[in-house]
Amino acid sequence: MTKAASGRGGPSSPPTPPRVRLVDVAREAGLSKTTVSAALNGTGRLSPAVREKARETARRMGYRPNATARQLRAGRARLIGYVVGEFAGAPWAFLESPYFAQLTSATAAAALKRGYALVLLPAGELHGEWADLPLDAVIVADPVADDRIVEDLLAARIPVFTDRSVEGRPGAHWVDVDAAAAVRETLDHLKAQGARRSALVLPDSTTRFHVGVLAAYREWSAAQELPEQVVLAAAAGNGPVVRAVEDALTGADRPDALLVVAEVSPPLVLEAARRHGYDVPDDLLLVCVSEDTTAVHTQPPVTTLSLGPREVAEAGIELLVAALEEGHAGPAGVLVPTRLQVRASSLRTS
Amino acid sequence: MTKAASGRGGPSSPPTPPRVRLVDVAREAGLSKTTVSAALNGTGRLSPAVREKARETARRMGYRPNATARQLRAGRARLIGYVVGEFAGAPWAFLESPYFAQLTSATAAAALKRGYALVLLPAGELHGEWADLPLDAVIVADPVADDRIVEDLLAARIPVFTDRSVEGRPGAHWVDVDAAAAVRETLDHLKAQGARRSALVLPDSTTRFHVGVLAAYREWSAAQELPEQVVLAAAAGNGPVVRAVEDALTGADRPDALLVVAEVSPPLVLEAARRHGYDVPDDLLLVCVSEDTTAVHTQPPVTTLSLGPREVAEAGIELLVAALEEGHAGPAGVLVPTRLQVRASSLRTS
DNA sequence: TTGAAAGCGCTAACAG
DNA sequence: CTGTTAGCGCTTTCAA
Repeated sequence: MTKAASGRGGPSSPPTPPRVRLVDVAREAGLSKTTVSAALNGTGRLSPAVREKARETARRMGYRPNATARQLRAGRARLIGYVVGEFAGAPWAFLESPYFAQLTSATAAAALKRGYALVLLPAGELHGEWADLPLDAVIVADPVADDRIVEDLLAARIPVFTDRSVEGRPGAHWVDVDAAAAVRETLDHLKAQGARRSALVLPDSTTRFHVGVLAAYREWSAAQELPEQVVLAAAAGNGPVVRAVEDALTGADRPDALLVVAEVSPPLVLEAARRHGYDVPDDLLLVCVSEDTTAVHTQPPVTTLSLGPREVAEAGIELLVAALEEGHAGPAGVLVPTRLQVRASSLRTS
Repeated sequence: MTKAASGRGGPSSPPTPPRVRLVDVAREAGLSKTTVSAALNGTGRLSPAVREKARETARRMGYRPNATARQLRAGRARLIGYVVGEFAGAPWAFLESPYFAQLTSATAAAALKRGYALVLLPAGELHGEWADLPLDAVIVADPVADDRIVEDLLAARIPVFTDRSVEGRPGAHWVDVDAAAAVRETLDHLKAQGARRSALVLPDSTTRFHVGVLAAYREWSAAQELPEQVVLAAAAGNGPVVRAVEDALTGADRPDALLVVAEVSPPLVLEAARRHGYDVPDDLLLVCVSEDTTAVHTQPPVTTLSLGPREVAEAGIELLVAALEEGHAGPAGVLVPTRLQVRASSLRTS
């Protein structure tokens, strides 16, 4: 009694009064824990009078259930970890890319809609942060080849959700875009507009997507018997990518079309082209893989290949939640289509 | 025995084997829960031999402590909620703004460094998501005047961390930038470069920052006896802000300097100025409040006023963690300085 | 219709 | 130096 009355605080009574617990409400209302719990959760068969009394008392006392205790009972925390693998060097830079910004926010929204919250985690070195977190699963967006995170997670028996590279592994689910189809569609479009020397700019990355893009480009060029010209950007970010674009533009073979598969500000690419004496679209057809909304507002507007981060997120979370709640009844993965948004920058004016 | 042996799964044994618990390790190692717990946590005084045996057994069995049970014991979940209030209409758009992208990632990084994980929450309608989450505190970035979220959180006795508008409220902590000082510094700079008609473009928002900027601009203009010209953007986003910039540029009074206090792509502003016959910086000095890295890569590079999201995050998390762990010993709030990055767009060429 | 009691998995008093 | 025991706050059989 005295112990309870003296509070559960440590030394020197803390400024925060002890939280109201279920048992406090029960005592106050002259009911048992069970009854109050049932009343609040709408379960069990209680008389309306009792139910109302319990609810009223809880409200009056400002009772809020302890989420941790509920989780322990339920066996799940409804928490999903979220890591972007691509930026292992700068573990937090990813949010500055419109693609990942949209992917992240759409993922969080889709998860929350189904009652799961997203926890932001860093890529790269600090593996093991997740050890102290009650994560029901972890999403690894665009893992790079040398990142052990997927292995570690799988070894720890935490369900992993990532790209198609994990296909077939137990406990692993995936969602991916069809990089090859997207590249083919784009190059076909450029060819139809008259391009004969389409150059490709992409970052020097081991992401499944970038590897797939490069392979598809080479394949397409070979099949069409058209020359291939690839310039690798040393790193992500506007600076290095713009430099790579300039390299492509000033190379021995003056390209007549440019496909930029790296997050870069479209207006900056346009400006770079102008600086080097190209008129877009007359001298150069331009397509950027980008979710950047500035593409619509440039002069001319820039054609973009959208990877549909919102669709990826929605499809992915749906699959993940199904797997989590029904013991992977459905398929382990799903492919989401890309969208080529044709605008003036890749339309022949003739 | 039989009960334990038959597993704790529901109907039709699930594909996932039951997780290894502390008690399983203890039994296997022929020790007690306590001993294994102490061995794993490095607490207590155990013989090296026993400690090693416990650790080895745990490793061999793939034991991972149940984070939820630990949280329940500890009384804290080391989880911090994160909401951006400004985009109540589009609860997830904020990540697409470089400022919030950096603020968010820096906050997550700073929190994680101190052992706290960040949970992404949506602004606007869906209040109450946090009810089922064991949040130790919630960060509300840039709340808008009509958003009840801060009130709700405080009423639920969840520590809130936000901007200075909550100063003095118990349980509320804040970090803020000195909007007035920043505006004065910028306008002084423009005046020193010869500007006499500095126009201001900012979104029609009730954020403390935007309200403060407008007030400071008016005050400065009055004090300097210079004309004031303010154009409000109807909404956030590149489209509406560029339109507002164009309005400012084509207004009755042709401005000789422009201060854009809204997230907008700097190259787009530059292009808009050119479209309307301005040469930057000869006819128009330009300063954008922006964290967008494209500002460095334009022709000319654009002067930016950086709100220092990384510093805001770092200072904020430090304060918050101190408050959480020491019963708010330190101050309730802190002011972080802004940084004017002067580049060619606001430098008189004469 | 309501209540007592068990137990989720862990840590920390307190005995031995 | 090690083990037994009592909870953290909740939900849920099961018995009254």
